[in-house]
Amino acid sequence: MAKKQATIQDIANALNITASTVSRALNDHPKISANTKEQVWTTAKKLNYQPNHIASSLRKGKANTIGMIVPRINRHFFSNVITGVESVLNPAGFNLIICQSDESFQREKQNLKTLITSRVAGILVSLSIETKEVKHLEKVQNSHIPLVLFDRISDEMNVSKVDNDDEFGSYELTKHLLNEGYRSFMWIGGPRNSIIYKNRYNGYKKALKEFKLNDTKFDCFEGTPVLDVAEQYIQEYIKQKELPEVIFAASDYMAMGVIQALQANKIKVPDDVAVAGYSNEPFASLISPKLTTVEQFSEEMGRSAAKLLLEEIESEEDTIIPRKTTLKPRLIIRESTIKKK
Amino acid sequence: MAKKQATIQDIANALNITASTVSRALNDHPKISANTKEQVWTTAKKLNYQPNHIASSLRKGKANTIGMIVPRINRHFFSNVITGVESVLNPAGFNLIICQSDESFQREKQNLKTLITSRVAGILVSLSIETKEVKHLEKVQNSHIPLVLFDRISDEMNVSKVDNDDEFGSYELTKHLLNEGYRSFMWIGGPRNSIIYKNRYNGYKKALKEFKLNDTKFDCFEGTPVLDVAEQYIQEYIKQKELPEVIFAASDYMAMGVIQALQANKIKVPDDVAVAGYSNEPFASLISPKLTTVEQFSEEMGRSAAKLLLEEIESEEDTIIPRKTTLKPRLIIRESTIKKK
DNA sequence: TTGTAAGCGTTATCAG
DNA sequence: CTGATAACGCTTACAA
Repeated sequence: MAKKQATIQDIANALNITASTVSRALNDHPKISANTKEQVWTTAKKLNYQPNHIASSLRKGKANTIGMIVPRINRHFFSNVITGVESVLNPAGFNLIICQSDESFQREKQNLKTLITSRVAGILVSLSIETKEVKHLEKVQNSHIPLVLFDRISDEMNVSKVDNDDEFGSYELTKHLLNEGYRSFMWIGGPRNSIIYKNRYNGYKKALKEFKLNDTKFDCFEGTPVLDVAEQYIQEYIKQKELPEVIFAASDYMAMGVIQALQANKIKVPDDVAVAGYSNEPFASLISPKLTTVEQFSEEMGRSAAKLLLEEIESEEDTIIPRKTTLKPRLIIRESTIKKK
Repeated sequence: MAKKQATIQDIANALNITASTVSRALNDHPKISANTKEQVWTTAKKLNYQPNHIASSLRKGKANTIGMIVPRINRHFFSNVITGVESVLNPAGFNLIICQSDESFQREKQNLKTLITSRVAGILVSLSIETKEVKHLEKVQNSHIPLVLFDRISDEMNVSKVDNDDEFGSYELTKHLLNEGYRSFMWIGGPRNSIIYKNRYNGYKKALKEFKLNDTKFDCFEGTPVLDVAEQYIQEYIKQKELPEVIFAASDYMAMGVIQALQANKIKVPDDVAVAGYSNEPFASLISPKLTTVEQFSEEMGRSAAKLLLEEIESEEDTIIPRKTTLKPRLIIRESTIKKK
């Protein structure tokens, strides 16, 4: 049972031909006779031959593997991006090594190192919340591995990127709130050193400014974008101050935390306080009240990023001109922000 | 800029020593002088040397990569299993290639082929819904690649496995429903050729039998375990027949579909009809009413499967004795099944 | 159309 | 402690 895997040499021996011929036959090289191809095919099957990608990668100087680093795989958004990436990469003959940074800068660096030493053909990265500098990414470029950033991108890197127009999405959402008639606002979001929260905040402010609401005292909270953090913040807040008419949480999880804190205090959503979220997590349409939020086209983002990367990998050029794709998100209006007439 | 990556040979040349010495130094071989090691380390850094895992894998005859096939990555359950797997594998120096079968038998076969040709050190598989035979898995064994099945396992394969005690979880949940006083039941679940739904159904029937409820006419629906399918089924059902006291949907998504259909018809949950789900998706605690369900320890399942696989990989033995780990799930009682007193 | 031979970057073995 | 050499399995000029 502990027999070795068959190699092209084994096939060659069985047929009294050379390994090169076998190699060519297996790769459907045009200058190999149909007859030999046939023979090679059948004995390959007979010997249960499985090509060794490692050897061929070494010889060819590149692997058919793409590396991808995401903060967390169990986020609906990222797992859909991954699906999008695979839908482009697999048909092109690549497969994906997925790494999680777990929002840690250290792990992100470690992941990158692993991918570089694995000689992946290209790397896709969405930066961790902790990541504030990008020297580790420059190492990828030094290693001449094509790199594409998506979603959590960095302005400092001169590489291809795909992002969502978070400012636009946030602006649209805020405009909707303003049009509904809300005039006192609270902002809750993730840390603003993360580009996505910065942009969402900017879109929010921009809309408010258009309604001349920029000189009001707006409450504004930044924290880890998870349910508990938002819930606790609101629980505390309720004890101390008056609530605004509407709370815009720049993450659905935070919005959920807000809603739970409000409902626990018998405050009705949206009648007493309206709540909006961001990113259309699966639960957003399932909870009560259904959550107004912004949908990001996550699979499309994955496909775009993968396409950009593929082009760079397949490009013969020495110098690649980085490109940027920006996806427009879509406002989804649901019950949680509809004002009673 | 298009310079080649530095190799150990380059380091050797720079120091007037041989590649073997460099290799040993980099691997911290005991019989290399501290002095040479020091020199090698510094010039490696200077040349921006990155070890080539492909070459070393080829030479050593094995890769430091593990393959994993899941039906879908964007299911909370599976993404958590993946996290568990990584938490064991990464510290052990392995990384993970994740493939999605998308519940398709064809894609599962294709994925397996990719992993075999990539000469991964081991493979973890959860079978697709479509998968009814396991010949493709036998090919993995023929290739002498350790294989571990998890969650959606097959009795036909004589390999190590990790599963959830679905029968137990379902039994416990049904007992809870019976203890609450419900006496007329409807079952909704995924196709019963899938082992997990079969087991859940068996647990359900077992509990009913204990209450002598087995001769009643139970309504029972099998379909793709997604929200829409369950919702439509109930919408149709309501038009035709009377509803039971409680509906046990063996998937939270189906339970959600049921709840939406009921609420759309002004039927109150749980007052008019109680609903239970299975697997504690994130939304289960967020919806209204909060959903009674069964929690599966997904990360733990990942860790267990990875540990079994690692042991097989690191085992020197020729023949491995397959082992099976069964995890006990936990009943989570929430509002959706609590009977008004 | 096929064979020959060299080499991808490492590491294992044997020798010194 | 270090060096020389071969080999892992495959691909690809160059020859024939």
